[in-house]
Amino acid sequence: MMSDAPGGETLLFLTDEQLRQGIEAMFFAYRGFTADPDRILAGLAYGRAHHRAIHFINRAPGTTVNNLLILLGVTKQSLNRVLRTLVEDGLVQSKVGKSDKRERHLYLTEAGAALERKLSDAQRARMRAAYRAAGPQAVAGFRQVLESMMDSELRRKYQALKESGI
Amino acid sequence: MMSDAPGGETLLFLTDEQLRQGIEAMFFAYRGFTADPDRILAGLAYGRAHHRAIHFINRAPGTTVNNLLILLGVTKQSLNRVLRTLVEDGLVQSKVGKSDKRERHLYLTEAGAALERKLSDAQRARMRAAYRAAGPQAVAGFRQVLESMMDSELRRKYQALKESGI
DNA sequence: CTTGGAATGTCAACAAGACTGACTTAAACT
DNA sequence: AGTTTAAGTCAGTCTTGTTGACATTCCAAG
Repeated sequence: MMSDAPGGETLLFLTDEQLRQGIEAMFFAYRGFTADPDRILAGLAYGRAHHRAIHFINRAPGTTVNNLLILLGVTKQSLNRVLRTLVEDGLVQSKVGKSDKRERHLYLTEAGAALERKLSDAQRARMRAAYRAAGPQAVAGFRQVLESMMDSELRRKYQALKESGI
Repeated sequence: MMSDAPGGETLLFLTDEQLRQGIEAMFFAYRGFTADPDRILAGLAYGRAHHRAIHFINRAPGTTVNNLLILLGVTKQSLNRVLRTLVEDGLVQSKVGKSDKRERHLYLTEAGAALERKLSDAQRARMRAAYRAAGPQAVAGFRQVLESMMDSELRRKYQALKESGI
């Protein structure tokens, strides 16, 4: 029955074994994905949570705490601990909202932006190498599958970010 | 500039913005990837660590503790805490090695296999939906990029598992 | 205008799950 | 006999998640 010549529209593709391999690939790849930033952060007193916060503040400067915690999928208390250390260490600046004084708008300082660059350079280097090795067509497929795997609400947030970055 | 007709061999593909989107896609997709098993586990007294152990014991029955902790990328102390509860609760059986009596070989009990099925059914359902939505060609690309993203040692382990499962 | 509810953010205490380091036991290797 | 290896344990720490309680601010209904 010609299971899987690439491009063929076959259902046999979806055996449990194929799916299991996809699951394991996702697990192992995520380890690689976080390995480089983790190594950098281990030297400083920060962890993955700090990285994520810095990433999204860089990505959406002026975002509010509430916005950020939805994006990150953690409670406000959990995020707050991370933000507090970042503010204390002068990597993030928190400004009281002008129209709504309950809100805090978040920005990276110069030092924060520098760390962001260092972390994302490392992560992008790995992503770039993987993209190069796999080729443009594979990359398109990679992105398609990942998007389909997201929860719908997060997919919306993701799309919004994507468009904001051009 | 005609960036990316699929199939074209273009280097412009690898702008920082494209890479950043890949990074964010990976982050959001991983959340979806773990969401369903996490919901199931929250009801029981288990977490993601238990899921991972159960998954790989199912995948490679008779594996040793040492093998498993390399696969999972955790210390033996960390793994031991998880294994102890699983053995106590009768989900995992630990047998002394026949040829080398220092080793413990790990197997799922019937109850353990039942939980494994429940968890992996949920996870596979999401993977299957994503695969269906994206199509076979995208899936091939997805797998290629993920493999390229792994650390080389883990890629070896992953390939070995893949072949063991046919 | 005031009051009460909703939204936003902070502080405190706790739990899961990772880590290191030191140590024991048993078996295998040399 | 002495060393190395596999597994397990105990103790202590760190990161990062959780709930619960609380303060501040905004807004809308009485």
